[in-house]
Amino acid sequence: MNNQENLFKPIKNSRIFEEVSSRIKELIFEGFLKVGDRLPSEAELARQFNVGRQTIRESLRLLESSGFISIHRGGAAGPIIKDTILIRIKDLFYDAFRIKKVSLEELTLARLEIEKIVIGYAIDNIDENEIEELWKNITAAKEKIEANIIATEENIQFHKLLAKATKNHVFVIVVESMMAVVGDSLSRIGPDIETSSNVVQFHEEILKAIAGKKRDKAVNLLEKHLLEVKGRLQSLETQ
Amino acid sequence: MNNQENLFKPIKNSRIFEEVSSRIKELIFEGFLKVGDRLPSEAELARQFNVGRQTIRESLRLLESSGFISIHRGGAAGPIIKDTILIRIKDLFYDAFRIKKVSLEELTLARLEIEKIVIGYAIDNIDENEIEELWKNITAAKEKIEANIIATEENIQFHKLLAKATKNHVFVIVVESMMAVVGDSLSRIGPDIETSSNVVQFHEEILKAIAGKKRDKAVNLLEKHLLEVKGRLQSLETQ
DNA sequence: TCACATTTGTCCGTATGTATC
DNA sequence: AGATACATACGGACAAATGTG
Repeated sequence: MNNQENLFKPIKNSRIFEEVSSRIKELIFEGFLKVGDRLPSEAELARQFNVGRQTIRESLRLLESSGFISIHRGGAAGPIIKDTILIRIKDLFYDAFRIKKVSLEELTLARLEIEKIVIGYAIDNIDENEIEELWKNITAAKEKIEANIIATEENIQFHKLLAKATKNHVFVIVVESMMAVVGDSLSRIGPDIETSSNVVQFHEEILKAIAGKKRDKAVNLLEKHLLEVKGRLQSLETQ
Repeated sequence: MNNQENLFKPIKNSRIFEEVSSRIKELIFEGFLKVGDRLPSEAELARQFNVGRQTIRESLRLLESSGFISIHRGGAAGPIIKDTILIRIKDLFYDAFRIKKVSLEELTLARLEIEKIVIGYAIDNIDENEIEELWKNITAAKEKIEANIIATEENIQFHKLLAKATKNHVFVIVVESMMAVVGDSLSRIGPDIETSSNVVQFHEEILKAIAGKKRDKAVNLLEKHLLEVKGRLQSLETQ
């Protein structure tokens, strides 16, 4: 791989639908198109780009499967700009599991290490509102448990909120993708109410440690918590 | 989002091209189709599934952008079963970084923390061939520097090789995504030969520490290295 | 509630460029 | 080098779905 290769890359992709797709992507990256905006209809796009409708459709397939747009038919339709990239990452991770390219063990190990880092930065950067939000999360989860409802959503949200508190987008993206996969696994397994309750208790203790800025305690609790989760997932995997 | 939603999902996708795509995916998951196998041509697929060619084409776009097949045109073509899912995940992470406008500062900080973890697992799991590969990387970079050529490719490759040595695909994906962004920034900034040379020297020292299983030393060197990179990038960013 | 207009989903026929034998 | 097979791309057509008046 010499540098020449990067300097003189083709002006346009040989395939028109790829060119159209990356042009639209570029418009999104540069902020000309924002989430919620609508693209013109397929026919109109074909006219403006001066290509056939089939080509436009294939471009839209690419954008759709990369999480940039969503498409509804009928009436006042037209592709809508979305940001569901993280969901797409989750879907691909799931494919990778099925094709035996990534194991649950690898994922939980990476999660453990990365979330240990996250919790440190969360303690340094969290503000009052975010601590409030985390308390609300615990309360909501507890209410569900009281009513005998499993609180998976809240329990996953807890980890996302921690990542958000680091104020670092990289951690947010990585943690959210991993949690999407975890949520997916859990929804298939269907955890019992006892487990869910146990998780909430752990989260509450972790939050107390964070609010008290007790760094080591928070990390230790998290590690214990995730090792427990890991063990539970693995025992279910081999069943 | 209750569990009901997951229990009663539609029997078949309303869109035929999605149905075709998931049928072919299923054949891959179940082992009927293996990497290297060829799918029939578009026309033949259309005949067998009893759908139009356009529908088949859109299915192939989905499979292609999910990393299951690759397509070459002309001659004895026909879609080939591949497994590039992990590359697709990396591409999507890269998109996510771009769309969230991740700053270089955030990125290098996350890199610093995540690579510190990576180097620990790399020391535990690296084998002889991989150490050899890393030495080759250093040699190639040095040769370029001698010839007054900037060795950006090799310097980025060094970090990817470290991630590979952990034997954990999640680390590989995360590191490769981050390095893609770093490479992008560097190609815009255009580092000077002195900086590039300095980086190679650091990499060599790190590699020595890894080969000698000197864990703490390796981590310290890496930290020092990345902090230096961070400082250099910031001074260039604010220019 | 109902009809209408718009838009996506699908199919067919055809032309062209390209890679392989 | 020529023939062949294939993906790419265009245009026209109709069906199905859906929001709006």
